[in-house]
Amino acid sequence: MLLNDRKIKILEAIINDYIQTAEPIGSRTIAKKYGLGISSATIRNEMSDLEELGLIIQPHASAGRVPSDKGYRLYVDTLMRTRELTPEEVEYLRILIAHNMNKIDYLMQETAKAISILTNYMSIVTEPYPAKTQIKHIQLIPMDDVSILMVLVTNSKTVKNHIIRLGRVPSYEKLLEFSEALNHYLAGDSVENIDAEKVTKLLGRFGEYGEVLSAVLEAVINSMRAEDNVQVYTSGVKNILSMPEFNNVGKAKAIFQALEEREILATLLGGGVTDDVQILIGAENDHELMKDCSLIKARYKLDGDSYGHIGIIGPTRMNYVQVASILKGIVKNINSIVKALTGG
Amino acid sequence: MLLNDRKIKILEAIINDYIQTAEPIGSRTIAKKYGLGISSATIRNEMSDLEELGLIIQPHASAGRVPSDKGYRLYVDTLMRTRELTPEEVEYLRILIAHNMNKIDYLMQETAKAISILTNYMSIVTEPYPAKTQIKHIQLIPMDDVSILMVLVTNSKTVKNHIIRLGRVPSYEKLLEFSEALNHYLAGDSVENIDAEKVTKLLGRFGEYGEVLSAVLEAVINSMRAEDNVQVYTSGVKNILSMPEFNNVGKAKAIFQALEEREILATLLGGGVTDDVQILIGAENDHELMKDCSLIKARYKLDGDSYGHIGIIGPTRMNYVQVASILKGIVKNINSIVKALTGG
DNA sequence: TTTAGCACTCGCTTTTATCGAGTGCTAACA
DNA sequence: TGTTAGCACTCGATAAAAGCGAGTGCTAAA
Repeated sequence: MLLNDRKIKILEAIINDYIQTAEPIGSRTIAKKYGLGISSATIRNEMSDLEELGLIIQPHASAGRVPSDKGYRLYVDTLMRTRELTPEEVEYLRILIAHNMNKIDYLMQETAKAISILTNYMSIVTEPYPAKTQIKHIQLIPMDDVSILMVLVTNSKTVKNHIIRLGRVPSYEKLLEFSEALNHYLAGDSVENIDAEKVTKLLGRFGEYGEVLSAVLEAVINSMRAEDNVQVYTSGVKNILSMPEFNNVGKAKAIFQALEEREILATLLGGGVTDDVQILIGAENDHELMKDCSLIKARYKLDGDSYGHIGIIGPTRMNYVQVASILKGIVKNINSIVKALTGG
Repeated sequence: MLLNDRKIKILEAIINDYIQTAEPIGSRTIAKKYGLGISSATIRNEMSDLEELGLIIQPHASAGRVPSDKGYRLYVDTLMRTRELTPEEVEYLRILIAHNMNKIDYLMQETAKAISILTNYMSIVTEPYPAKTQIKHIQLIPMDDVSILMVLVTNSKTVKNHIIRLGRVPSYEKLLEFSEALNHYLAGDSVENIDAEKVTKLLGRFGEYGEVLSAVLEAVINSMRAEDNVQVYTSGVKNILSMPEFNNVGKAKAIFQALEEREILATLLGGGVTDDVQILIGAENDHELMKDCSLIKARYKLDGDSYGHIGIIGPTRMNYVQVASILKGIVKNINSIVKALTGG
């Protein structure tokens, strides 16, 4: 069956209307609201075809039609056009993100908040995955009698604090010496590049403090290890409750349960390797609970090879054009925003 | 009207039953379930008195009785007895909190999570308020061409990262020199003790870098400033949806909205100056949205004078004995748990 | 003072009735 | 051959009516 121009127009009308109203659309509504110049009877015939093609669904016999996942898929793949953010919007974004800038740990949290404010959906943002991130600076700082603090600055501007417990803590001077040696040997490396040779060299130099050194190295590797224990920030969770599709508390609760688990969020976001914005509609998501939701995600890149993920969760009925546009704009601009904020 | 022993027993029965079932209790239920040795008719008479005293309420004419805020208040003030945590429970707590210990920033988050797991309510935990906290160590670390990272370790084991933008960044050696001077003059001080004299001394020593120094001092003061911008961690938000009283999404949404605002949470927790566990029942809370909720809060203390707050939010129908016992146990033990974890 | 008995209340659930948006089909029309 | 007006039909949603039953308050007897 041919998907002619008229069918496409009708499908678009149904999707756009449903995104707005969350109500099934009838043929008469389309005829009246969208001036296609054809009668409701003709539209009925076309709708019947669209349903046969699996693009729309009739929730029950005496109701209008609703887009199916497949319908959204077609729409997303071939019909919708994202738009560029205007300079004003980018500036607004910058302001939102910059809001608390001198607390570096808030950066991603603010980004998540900005997205949920802009889209009215729930957003998920991961820290940059540190696997390929380079070590920029390591500093050991005394904490108390039995532990020291390792501060690790990466070239993607993230800061990691890691407490290391030791039997006995070296003197401050010794810690400084350590720090310098570590920087000398490790700065510019990603965690993948810390090999036996380097470790041996370091061990040679600090033989008497071998125990300390290996604890520190372990901490470094731990802090920089890949995707599994990266921080995940969410924002706008409350927006989920505003969606008519979660009007019954049971469903909402199930989703909330899932979204409070760091691992589930990480899994949802992970796996996407392309650089473009990816859209997963309803059942296309791995997670059963997400079958009424869509996820729009993208990879953002900061300086160097470091990158993280941003995702936006809404109902399948979400405003794909708006959200995809915003997300595209964010991943395009985030690096320069962060750069401008932190300098360098 | 006298509140004799029998009335109290009946009130207790009503409260305990209602905490469990969330259903209004009738006289017959009490007669059957709680062997008070009197008939339902007698209980009815007593209940009528209790209602007149404002301790219980009849939601509508043909329903059983439900405790009023005043009833809970009486219960909480004079009837209930909290219990000590068993060593096993303390140990369990320790394990929950310790779970991610070498990431210091997770400590309070883990504490919040532990509480929500133990109580099945929502928990709120603030960082220690830094006002009276002492500076233990300051370290300046180069970040990039235009900014440096200040790491501040306090005697309550918290670590603060603060990025400082500068026109030009001093050399690493210079930063070390700075750090040492700062430590020399400021270590052991709380932010209140940084006075003009100290600043002048420092300025004298680093005249040529006056600009840098004042930026750093500003950052220190900023990081240590009082209660207003302290981190607040929450956990178990999903538990709110499990409560029958939030079965309608509108109410749940209102609460969620409020609980996503850091400031509101901070205000809720703040203001309690006593050292004991405080219980605010229903409308006793300032916030309109909380009128169906109770808040149980307490102040915890870490080493030195630093302290923070822990709160637990549940329905007015919450299990006060359990929650108050757990909270008491936590604030009693948290200092030693943290100490054991970080050493010193 | 306590309790059995009973009439009464009123929210909740179930049943029945009504409404109307939307469909599919048919037949006429361009 | 494609389009449209007309119409019977479907079925969820809403409203109205009926019945149920937990719980009460009151009375009178123990």
